[in-house]
Amino acid sequence: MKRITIEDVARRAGVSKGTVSAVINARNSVKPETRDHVLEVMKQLHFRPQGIARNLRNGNQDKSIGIIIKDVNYPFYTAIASGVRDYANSKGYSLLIASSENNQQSEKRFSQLFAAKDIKGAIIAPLVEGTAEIEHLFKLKMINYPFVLLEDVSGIQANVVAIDNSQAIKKAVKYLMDCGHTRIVHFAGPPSSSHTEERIEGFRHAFSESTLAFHEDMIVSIGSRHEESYGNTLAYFKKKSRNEYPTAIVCFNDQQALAILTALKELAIRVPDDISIVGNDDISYARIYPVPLTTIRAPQREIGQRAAELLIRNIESSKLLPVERVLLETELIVRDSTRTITR
Amino acid sequence: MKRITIEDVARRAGVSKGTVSAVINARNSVKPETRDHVLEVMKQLHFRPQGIARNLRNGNQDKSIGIIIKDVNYPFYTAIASGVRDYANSKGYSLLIASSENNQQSEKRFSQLFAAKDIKGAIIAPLVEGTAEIEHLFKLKMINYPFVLLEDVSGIQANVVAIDNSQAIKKAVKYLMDCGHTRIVHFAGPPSSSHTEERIEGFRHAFSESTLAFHEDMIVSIGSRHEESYGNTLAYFKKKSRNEYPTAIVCFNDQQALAILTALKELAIRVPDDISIVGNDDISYARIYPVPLTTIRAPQREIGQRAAELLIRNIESSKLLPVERVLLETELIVRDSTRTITR
DNA sequence: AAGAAAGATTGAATCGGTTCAGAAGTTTTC
DNA sequence: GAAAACTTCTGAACCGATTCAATCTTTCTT
Repeated sequence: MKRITIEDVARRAGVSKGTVSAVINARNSVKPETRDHVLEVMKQLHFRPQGIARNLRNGNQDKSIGIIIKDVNYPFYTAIASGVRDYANSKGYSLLIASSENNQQSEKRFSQLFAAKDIKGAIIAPLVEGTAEIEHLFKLKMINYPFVLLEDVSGIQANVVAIDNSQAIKKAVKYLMDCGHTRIVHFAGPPSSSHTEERIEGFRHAFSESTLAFHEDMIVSIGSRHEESYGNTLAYFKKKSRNEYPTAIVCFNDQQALAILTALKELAIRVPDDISIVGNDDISYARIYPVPLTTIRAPQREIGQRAAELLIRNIESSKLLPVERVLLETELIVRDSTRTITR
Repeated sequence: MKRITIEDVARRAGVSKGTVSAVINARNSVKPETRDHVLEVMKQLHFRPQGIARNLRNGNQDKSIGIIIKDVNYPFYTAIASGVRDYANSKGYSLLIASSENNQQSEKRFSQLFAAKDIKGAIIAPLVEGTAEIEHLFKLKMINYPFVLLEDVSGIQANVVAIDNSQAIKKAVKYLMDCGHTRIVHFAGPPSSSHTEERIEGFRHAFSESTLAFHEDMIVSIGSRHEESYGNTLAYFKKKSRNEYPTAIVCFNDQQALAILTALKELAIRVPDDISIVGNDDISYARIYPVPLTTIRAPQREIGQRAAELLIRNIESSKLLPVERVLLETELIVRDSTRTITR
């Protein structure tokens, strides 16, 4: 089935392409009767102008940028997107959001789609193995709009705006140690995320800077999707007797923390009385969790704003700017899910 | 500053456009030395291929649809978007998300942007006054890709997938009446939303179908943005003496319900002991609200899926399909924020 | 060393619109 | 009633890539 073009309309209406174009663009240099006739023919033919052709001729005026996040349903990412949006809007850019849903195929598809649509630049929360892919895309297949990464992926030479994950976890662990906890455990995230690595790293570091000893079994991989984390938490505690329980858990993120909270409730383990919980991210709902969550706040809107600022600076610069890497500070937010231990 | 084209590269590298194109597309019909040289020149010139031109020539292969939601940070909309995404993916379409942030300008900009990018179709949660605008855009300015609306806007002749808002509120009110409540109030949403109208309508209807009398002051307009609803709730109760308090509030949506819950806590009004609260939407966090929320569930993912299904059916049909209007059923979810009244 | 085969490059046509100088037709002016 | 001034329309050129038949080079055969 062939596409109906402006030419088909022109032929059928007995006018020139130019006239049809004038009708489409509502130029008033067209006699009303002619216009109505052309409009009529367009309707008959189900004509639909192809924006891309118009855009090519007009030099692709519209200023738009894209963001690829990992999950539209996780407020952490939507908050970042809001930050991006605010800054982008103030500079006259429109933001298109794509969600990779933690799927590398999608990530790749979207970065190509952005190129096909001639987006001016993109902000990407990369999946870890995806990075090599992305670099590959950008290097070889010439999908080379400016971009900013939201994770500090090792090895890639690119603009990055992120938080210092290692520091964040350290803050959590240090705080718990200050509260007198000694049996601290880290419930780690999905192995596919670079965040997971960095956070484990930070956990280790916190111990090496303290007098407490680190053991491998303090790292428990339970994922971050609700069902998965919930199930793994249940399993973890069912394998242990009560006196083997840790007194504190440092979570991968707040989403995971909620699943843990739910599982603990089911197991009749009280928070913070029996176990203290520290989250990560401080999503907007963390404050209303069944137990309001002590967590490490990542400045989500600011991340978005800074990333947008950096991206747009790169887009609008005539020369190639040197790569930048900005790490934002996190902040410990103490709520009700942690308590001090008195010996 | 002129855009660098394939021609500039060709000239500078002393080859033809065809060769440069071959290099870009990594066709192996190019001698390695030539390729390296061209690549080098491209780097020097900061050449970046224009996807739009390529796309025009290739007949815009990529299948993508868009969705315009009102707020990326409200889980109700992201859940719908997920539903759309799932269905779209299963049919090979990519989903681009845009957030109008309740701003009509944005809504308009995005619908035009989608046209410029030659998106195949769109799903739109329209702002009420925006509807006339949208219709205008689609009728006159020829931005006429197929689209599906997520609200049943009166007057517009378009595909709609939505819930029956009036029914939903009726369910809430009936339930409260069955629980023995007589002093029921509706905290209405922002006047700019058609949802607001329909919900007020449903509230009225529920009374006219009962033995209880309706009074205008049972409708209290407090908005849905957190700060606004919170403040208005505080103000509402401060104006009243305790014996004038309603015994139940039907909320505009769950976001608003959370603000109300927060305000009531501040006022030391207990839920559900002093006042019962019924939300609307059943966003995923409603179950973990400080008081787990009794609410009317809108089948969010299903809304998304059905909308996507309808949209894609329209996109892929060769003839113009008749307009469809599907209203999905809601469901009362009873949790802890409501109680029965014993006289 | 000539002819054939394989490899590399060219360039005109193409995608579907927009633009604008100028042609054709119509109305106003004096 | 001829010139001037409008009003409508036309159609060739253009936007920036891709494609592919035709041509030019190089390598291989015998």
